[in-house]
Amino acid sequence: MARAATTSDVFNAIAEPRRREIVDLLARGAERDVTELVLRLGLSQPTVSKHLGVLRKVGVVAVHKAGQRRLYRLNPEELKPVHDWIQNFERFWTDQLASIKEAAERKVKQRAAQDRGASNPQSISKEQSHG
Amino acid sequence: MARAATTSDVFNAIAEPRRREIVDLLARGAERDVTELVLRLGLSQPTVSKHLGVLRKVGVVAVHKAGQRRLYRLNPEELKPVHDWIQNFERFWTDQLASIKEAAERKVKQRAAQDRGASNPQSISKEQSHG
DNA sequence: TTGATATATTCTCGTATAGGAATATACTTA
DNA sequence: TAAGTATATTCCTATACGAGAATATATCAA
Repeated sequence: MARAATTSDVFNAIAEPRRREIVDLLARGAERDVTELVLRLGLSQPTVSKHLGVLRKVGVVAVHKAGQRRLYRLNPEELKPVHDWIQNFERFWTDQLASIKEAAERKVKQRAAQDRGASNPQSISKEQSHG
Repeated sequence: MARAATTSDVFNAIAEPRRREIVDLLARGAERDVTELVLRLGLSQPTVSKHLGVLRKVGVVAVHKAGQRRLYRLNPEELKPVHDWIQNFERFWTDQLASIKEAAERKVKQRAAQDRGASNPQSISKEQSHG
């Protein structure tokens, strides 16, 4: 079996960095035509059109015609599955932040105890594996 | 140029659904050996080992040996770039929630106005494109 | 109509899969 | 040492890219 198509889902679509750049540009709010994207990305027009085609197929962007131009806009709803999935791991880095904070507070308390002249702070040596 | 390697970054690594399943299993906290993952995923042992190899190369999982088994654990920090990127779009769905709420409130007010006998509510026909 | 501009599509090529099958490697136990 | 278990690696094949080049299609301007 080969690798899944980039158009199979949003996770595959955004695996390509140029496509994430396109999404980032469109996230700034305004609609943009292909030429604008070409200029900003420094890629060839066919390359940009092909990337837009992938994003279109998974629904991450939408187009409408305006004369001879095509105006692309972001359709952020389609990014939500990525958000929902990665959200499940948020606790890991918030927990980490929390424990960094805790460690800092322990250190402050310890220092305060030392300042008061206590020479034998109760064992706080555990959970200090600094990476 | 071919598609980027699945080991080139975390976005490519998690594009594959089975690898996301592995990450989900490891996120439940405990370390797991390969056999456990094989049983839970219903894939062949070589397939699982190969997916683990990809996740290892991008740093999303870490291993250590325990006898003849290899215990895998999640290394959630490496998922953070995905979180950070997708976070930039969170405003879109929170804004959307906000506007749904607003619309609901407008509707309530309108109904209240009708209940009071007002038969000509001021033009509220715009921004009502329901998909 | 003719030429110019904007965008999409097709073709080609090198490359990287994902999974199955077979095999290699490392460790354990008798 | 030999057999058994756990895991990784190699070989194979069908498939799908991503970019460049060339071309097709649609619209505008004169």
